[in-house]
Order: sequence, then structure tokens, then C-alpha cells
Amino acid sequence: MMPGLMSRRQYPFHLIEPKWQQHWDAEQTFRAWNPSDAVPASHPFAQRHGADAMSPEKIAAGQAPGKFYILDMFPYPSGAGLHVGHPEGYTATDILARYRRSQGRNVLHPMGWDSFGLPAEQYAVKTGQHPRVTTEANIANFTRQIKSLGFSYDWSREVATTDPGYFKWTQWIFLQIYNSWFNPETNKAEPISTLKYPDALAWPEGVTGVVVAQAPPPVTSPAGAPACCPPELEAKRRAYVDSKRLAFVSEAPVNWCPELGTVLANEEVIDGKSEVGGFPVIRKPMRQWMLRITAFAERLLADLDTIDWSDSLKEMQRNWIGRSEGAEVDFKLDGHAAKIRVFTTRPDTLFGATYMVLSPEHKLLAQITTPEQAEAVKKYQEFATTKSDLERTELAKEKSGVFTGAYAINPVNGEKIPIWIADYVLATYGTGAIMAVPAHDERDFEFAKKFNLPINQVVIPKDLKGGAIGPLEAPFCEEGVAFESPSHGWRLEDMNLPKDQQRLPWDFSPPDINGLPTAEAKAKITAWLESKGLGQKTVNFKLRDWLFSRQRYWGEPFPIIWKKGADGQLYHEALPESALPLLPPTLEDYKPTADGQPPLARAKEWLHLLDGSIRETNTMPQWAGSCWYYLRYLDAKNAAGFVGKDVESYWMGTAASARSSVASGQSEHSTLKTENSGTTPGVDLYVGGTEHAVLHLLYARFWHKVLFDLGHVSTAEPFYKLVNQGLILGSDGQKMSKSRGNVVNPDDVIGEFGADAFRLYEMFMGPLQDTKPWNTQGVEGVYRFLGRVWRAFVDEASETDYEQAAAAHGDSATFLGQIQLSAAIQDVPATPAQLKTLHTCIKKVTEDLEGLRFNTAISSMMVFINDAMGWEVKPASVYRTFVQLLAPFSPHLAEELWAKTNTKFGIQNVSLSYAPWPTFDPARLVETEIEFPVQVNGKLRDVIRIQVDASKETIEQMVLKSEKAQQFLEGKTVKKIIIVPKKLVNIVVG
RNA sequence: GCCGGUGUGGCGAAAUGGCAGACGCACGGGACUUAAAAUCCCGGGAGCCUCAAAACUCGUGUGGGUUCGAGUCCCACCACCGGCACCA
Repeated sequence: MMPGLMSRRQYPFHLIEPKWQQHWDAEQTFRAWNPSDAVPASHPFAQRHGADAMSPEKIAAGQAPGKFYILDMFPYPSGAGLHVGHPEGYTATDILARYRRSQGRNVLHPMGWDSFGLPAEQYAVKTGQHPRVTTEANIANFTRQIKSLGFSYDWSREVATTDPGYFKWTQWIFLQIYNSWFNPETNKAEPISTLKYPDALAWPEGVTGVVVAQAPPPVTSPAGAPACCPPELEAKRRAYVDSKRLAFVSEAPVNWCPELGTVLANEEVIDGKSEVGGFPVIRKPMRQWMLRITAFAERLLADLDTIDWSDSLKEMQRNWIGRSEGAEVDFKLDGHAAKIRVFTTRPDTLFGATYMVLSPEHKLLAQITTPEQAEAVKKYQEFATTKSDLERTELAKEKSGVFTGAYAINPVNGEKIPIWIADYVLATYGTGAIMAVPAHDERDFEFAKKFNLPINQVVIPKDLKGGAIGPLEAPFCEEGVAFESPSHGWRLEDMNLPKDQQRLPWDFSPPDINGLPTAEAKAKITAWLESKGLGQKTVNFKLRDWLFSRQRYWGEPFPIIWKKGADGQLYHEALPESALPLLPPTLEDYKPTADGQPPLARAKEWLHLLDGSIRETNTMPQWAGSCWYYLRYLDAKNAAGFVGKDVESYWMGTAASARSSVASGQSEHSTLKTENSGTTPGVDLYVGGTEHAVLHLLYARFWHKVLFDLGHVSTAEPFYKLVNQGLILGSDGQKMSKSRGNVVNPDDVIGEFGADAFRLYEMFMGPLQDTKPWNTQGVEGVYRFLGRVWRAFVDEASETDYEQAAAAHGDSATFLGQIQLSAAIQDVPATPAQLKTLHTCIKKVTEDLEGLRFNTAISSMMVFINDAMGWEVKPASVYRTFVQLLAPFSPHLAEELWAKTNTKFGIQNVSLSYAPWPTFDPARLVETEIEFPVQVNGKLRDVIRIQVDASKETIEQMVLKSEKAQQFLEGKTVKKIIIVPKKLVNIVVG
């Protein structure tokens, strides 16, 4: 920006903003206070609430200020610096934080850094510079930028996920998860010590073992297990425990991204490509750490009903969790003892199952495939498993598959149906096998058409009277009425076969579901299957366990070591808590090793422990640190625990908080707001982008539930209310990107218009949740508004003096004091009209803040100033109240004007940030006479002035006399007159 | 394909079922100024008719419906945005 072209400043924001930022820093204005904190008497919080406000007595008596926890999604400190999307959410939360503070709440509004991440590591691979150096430089830049916006963060609680003092506790929480199992009977996570061994793994009678002290101690083994012989049994017991842990090792096909050199969670793969960078992802079997999030699927789903999130976000999580109810059904095989179990959501269509499909990975394939088909099946399996997810998606247009040569018996009608394999059946969902009902399933229909398999219709639409059924053009997948169900293929000839050759017993009687609506048919056939021992009702989820390890350097190392058991097999063991934090080793080279090991494997000394055990070389994914950072803010410096108990229960807990699907057994459609305190359990408001819908927000809820079950936190859910800010697009309506050249740098905007204008513009653009394009001229608009506010307050002549001084001696904050308040601002009573203008504004701003409607709050302040700037005499009380309304939005300017009025009128130095929020007085809005629209048949014809309290009769008379209305009444009869008090009147004529 | 959301001036938008377009941008006109910038004031939905104004007609994606009255509620459809996508 060339200075010569820069227009004159609307007001000296370049001096005002740093001045107040320094003041807030020095005063620690925005410190949030924990229980038992002694508040310094000089602090404005103490001046408002008393120095003993947070004493245990006051908290116990419910006399401490209510908490308000308002949280931003902490940023990854990238090298590119802040973009305009960050301050959108941050400004919204800051406005609300300042508003609640002025309402008397103890506001917790923290900021920190999600600082583990790939870019710093990639830079390290290229340059050899330690990621910590890059990360710290980026954090410093982000801090500078964020501070320049004047947010009311409590910086004393700043956290960075890369700090050893932080990730010590990330590792500690991992160990809590590792040392837990999910008890299906209580539907809760429990310490692994409560796990009971099956009888087969019980210690033989009389065996007593000496517990051998090990380094590290066996924190993981269930109580009572002697740590000695017999070794085979010990290994089996260990394997059993390890198979139940919430953190477990699994060897399975995973998402491998060669470009990134790491595996990825399902949530991080989009359309077969990595969410970061968009690189291809392939399936590859690998040994990886998993977290058993699937055990919590039901609760993660049900508890969505207890929190205040947007419908679309809840729906995204619901879809991702993907609950579906159905039945598992066993099919006998023709000529084999084995059975194949399938999962179906439509057991009512069992009569229409004309073939079966197994996933190419199905375990029984080797056993059942006939010799003639073996070659083809093998080829198909190879074809299917080597395809990447991306190729799979692309090939999805055309169905493919191979016949195994084997047959299954349909349990309801004895029909022999062919068994195929096809990649449209997934190994990882349900049982990895389906019964195909081509008449009533899109995919089965397509497959049947392609391979010429029979299609039997067994459901008809409700409104269709039976009979008129021809060959199906398309599958009928909706609910309907069961039809001709028992008749298809019912093999009467079976009754004539010798008993051992019968596919079904001769007295076998399938249920008659004909004519039943789908729901009833499902229930009846499922009950029948259960009674015959052929199947049962089942619930399936799409959610998969969380793949938790990454082949990276710049992440939390696992506090896990590997040892060799007596049987020669490796097994894992947790490090003791005293070994935390486990730091990553120092490396020269951050690349993976030549043989494909993670970079940590390069550090030979770090890797091998003295006792011969080896460290885990994988690291945790970036999501680990963000799973609990909102808890660390509560007690950021606590060295003895991840968070103090009292502190946690003050900020997160309330009486209503323990409610969850576990306690109640079912979801509750209730807002959790507690009656007396007005506070909510968990984080009161969480604002961030929608990109974390099924990543961070799902993972954090999962960890929180584990911590809740183990008694470490007081609420079942971490985030009570969540709002997604909308995307800010470039001025061309496209997403901002370097390649488009439409990126707006916040530093430039602040330099030209100031932080207050920047904040105000981001809020004025439109509703917080909406996507909206950036418009620089729009910034100028709100900047002009702030200029008008300034000029409404200050004396023009003194400002000219200031400018001359600044021009002569250089710009300096010391000259700011030369600017005087306008002489029009006087300590006089306000007129009713002025009070009406003010209270209209108070009402609107207050209501809009409650509803997070910042754009309309701002427009009401514009309306106020457009009126108030023209007043010849400006009552100081009215002007000061307006400053309070403006303060949450544009705090620097508000502080400056507040201070100037303090000085002029000798008002004791009341901190603006803690001054009580203005109350709206309805009496100030009462009018005696109002404009009253007159409609004829719903069309506006006239506006008359009437007394507010005019009777209906008076109004009727006045309205009928209205000249303009008269024209439309001529020659017609008035049928009725509808009078809506204080709104309008409508004359209905015929 | 499925799920969710959104459709209002040239643009961002506003309207508990009650005067559509508040507020802002852009644009046009005026005041101030030697001039410009800045500032202040005024005007802008479309059509029709006018020298001009008044008046009138139409108007919130499309088509129906409910209502004295619909941007708002109901039904059907269209378009766009976001998410999921062979999950049986």
C-alpha cells in the first residue's frame, strides 16, 4: 500500500489499538479465575465481584460468578500465517466472551496451538531443520497476528500440543485408554483389571506365582495373575487381555498413502485420496494401533440428542456412525457342514433371496469353492485386493464377480441358491456376506441383470392390489406389503427324499407373512428365525475402529515398549507413568528408514532399552492432541495431573451434567441448561469450521466418554453448544487460494483499516454460519461507521491540533491525549426521543448477541449513530451506554472513548470490560401515536396516524374515512374489518 | 443415488404469518473545496404513464394450496452449495 495513495485515516486506530492491547496485557484484564484463586484486589474482576469471589466458600454457596467457557478450535500454526477465516470464528467468540464478562460471568476464553503436523516435518525432511524450530517460529507469528486483533484471550492458559508438558498428558490419556476395556454389560469403559478371564484361561488350581518385578512394572496385567509359568498359558492370557483393550494392535488392510509415507484413518480418506494433499491411498495389510471407538458407537449416536449442535453437523456424525438395524441369518451350505451368516436389513425379503454374495476376502472361500471355479475365484480375489480405493470407486459403475461353484440353502424355502463373490460386498461390514434380493435391492438387481440370475418379487407397493406384477424394470426398494412369499421355490419334492438328503425337515413350516406391511413382516420373520435358531436381530454400524498410529516423526511417541515372550513372540507393554513424557529422539534425518520403518527407528540408542526391549516407533496422529486440549486449558500449568478435579468440575460440570445415554438408558431430548446457575455442562460454546465434523469432533467425544467412564471428567459430552462458522470466499466468489491470487492477508487489512474495522466487517458480512464472499469495499463501509462514531465523540479542532503535532513531531501515542471530547457531549438528562433511540439499540444488540446475530446487531448500532451524531446536545450517559454496546465488537475504539468520557466527567476508572451490561427499559419505547397501515383485501392503500390505545371502534371509523381507502371501497360491501393491534388493519370487501 | 442446507434489488443482506428490501457496498445527484480526497445531505426493485409528480400494475427460484393477509406455513417441482456414497 503506497502511503501517498492511502486515504486519510478515519481515526487514529494505529495508536489506539496497540495502546489498549498493551494495557490489557499489563493489567491481565482477561485472566479467568479458577476455584480458590485469590484475585488481586486491583484486578477489575475483583472490583466487580470481590477479591474473594472464587473462594471455596463462595463457590460452595453458589455465590461465585457463573462460569462461561467459550472455545475456539485452536489453529494449526502453518507457515502461511493467519487467513481471514480464522478471525471470523475468533471474533464471534470474542464478542460473546466480552458480552458475558460484562454480564458478570467468569469467562474462560483460551487460545493455543495444534502444533504437531505434517508441514513442519516435511520441511525438516527437506532442510534438516528440526520441526520444533519451524513450529516455534510459526507459533510466534500466529501469536503476533492474533494479538493484533485484540481478542480477550487468557494467554496465561496458552497450550501447545508439541510441548512436552502437554503431550506428557496426551500420552498419559493414551495409557488410560490402553489400560481399559469396554464392558458390554455396563456399556462403559472400565479398568482392564476388572476384566475376567474365560474359564479356559484360568490358572490351574494351586499355582502360585511370584510376581517378578520388572522394569517397567506390569501396570497392565489384570489383578491376580502370577507373572510366571506356565508360559503358554501366560501368553494366551496376555493375548486375551490385549484383544480386549481399548487401544490394541491389529494386523489388517489399512489405508496406506505412499506419497505421505503414512497410514491414515478412514476419516482422513476422501474419495480414495488423502484429506491432506489429495494423494492416492491404497489398501495394504499392516500392523497398526487401533482405538476401539466402535464400542462407543451407540452412545456417540444417542448422546447427539443431548447437545445443541446444528442439524447438518449432527446428521454428518449420524451418517458416519451409520447405525442400521436388521438380522443376521445363517444359511446352510449344500454338501458342507459349514454355515454362512449374512446380515440384512430386510429379513422380510428372505423369500426373494435368489443368490448369495461373499466379499472376495471371505474366510470360507477356500473351503467352499469348487475345483472347477478355483482358478477364477483366485484371479478375482487378486484383482479385487490390489485395487486402490480410488480405482474401486471408479470401477464401481460396472458390477463384477465370479461364481464359486457352491450353493447355499435358503432357510425359509429350501431353495438351492448359487454363491458368488463380488467386490461390491465389503469384508469389513456386517458379516462380509449378503443374501442377494435382486427384486428389492439396487445393487443386487444390477448384479443379477449382468449375470442373468433369477429375480423374484416378494414385496409390492401398498397401493397396488396384488396380481398385476410383470417383469421388474427396476428394483422396488421401498417398504410395501409382503407378497407371494412362501410360494417361491418351496420344494415339496423334498418331502419325498430320505431324511438325510432333505435340505429342510419335512415338517418345516416357514412363517406366512403374505399381506403384511414391511415392518410387521420383518418382525414376524425375525422372530421365526430366532425360534428356529437360524438367526437373530442385529445392529450394525458403519463406524470403524480408529487407526491411531502414523509413520511420522513429528507426533507424540507411544509410551509403549515391545518385549519378547517365552514363546518367542513379541508383546507390548506400557511405560510407567514416571517415564512420561516420552520425548521423540533427536534425528539428523527425518525420512523413513530404507526398509520402510518410521523415522523414529533411525534413533538406535533411543530405540533399544537396556533390558532388551524395543520402543514402539509409530507416533500418534495429529488428532490426539486436539482430543483433550479443551481440558488442559482449565488447568494448563498443572504438573500433577492432566487437570485438577475441582477445576474440572467448576468449568465443565453442573448438576445436570452426568446425564447421558448410559445413565438414562435412552436419549433425552432436553437442553441441559440448569435452572439456577444459567450455566451449561461442558464447553458452553464452541465455534469452528465444519471440516472437523467426523474427525476432531468425533474423536474428542470418544476420548471424553472414556475419561467420563473412568471418572476423570464430570460430563458425558465435552461440547454443549457448537456453531460452525461459514467459509469466507474470495471476492470472485471462489474459495481463496494462492493459485487464484484472491487471498486476503489479515495483516494488510489491519494495517489499512485497523483491527476494530476488520473484526466488525467479518461480523457484518452476513450470518456467522453462512458462506460469504470477501469484499474490501465492505470493510471500508464499516470503517467509515467507526469513523462516524469517532467524530460523534471528539472535538474536531482538537483533532486537527493532534494531526499537526503528529505531522511535526512524528506519530506518537502521547499526542492522543490532545484529542478532546466534543463540547456537545454534556452531563445532561436525555430527551425521551434520545432514550428511545438508545433503548431500541440496547434491545436489538442484546437480543442479537444472544442469538449470535452479529450482523443485525451491528446494523442497529449504525442506525443509532446515524441518528445520534446529529444531536446538538449529546447526553454523556446515552453516549457512554452506546460505547458499552460497541465494546464487544470494536473494543479498542470503545475503550478509548470510554476513557475519554471517564476523564472529562471525572468518573472513577471503571474498567469497560467489567462494566455491567446495559439493561433495556421497555418503558422507553412506549409511544402514544403510531403509523397504522390500512389494507384493502390485503393490499396496502393508506397509512394513517392513530393513538396507540385507540379502541377498535375508533380505528374502524378512522379507517373507513380514509380517503385513499375510500376509492377501493366504492361500490363494494365491507364484509369484515380485521384489526391487528399495533400492526395494521385489513378491510375485506366483496 | 441418499442425507442436510440455501434460493429476496447490480452486490452482501434484513424482515415473532402483518407496510418486502432495514443496514452496508456499488451507482447517481447535491453541499463544502481553486481542485481533488475526506466529510455531510438527497435518490435508487421492476413496469406503465409522464416535462415531472401522483396514481396504478407486477414483484422474494417455479407451479399449486391454506389464510382477511404468505418471503415466512403445506404439497409438488427446479437450481445451487455442503456431506456421504456399492455400508446389504
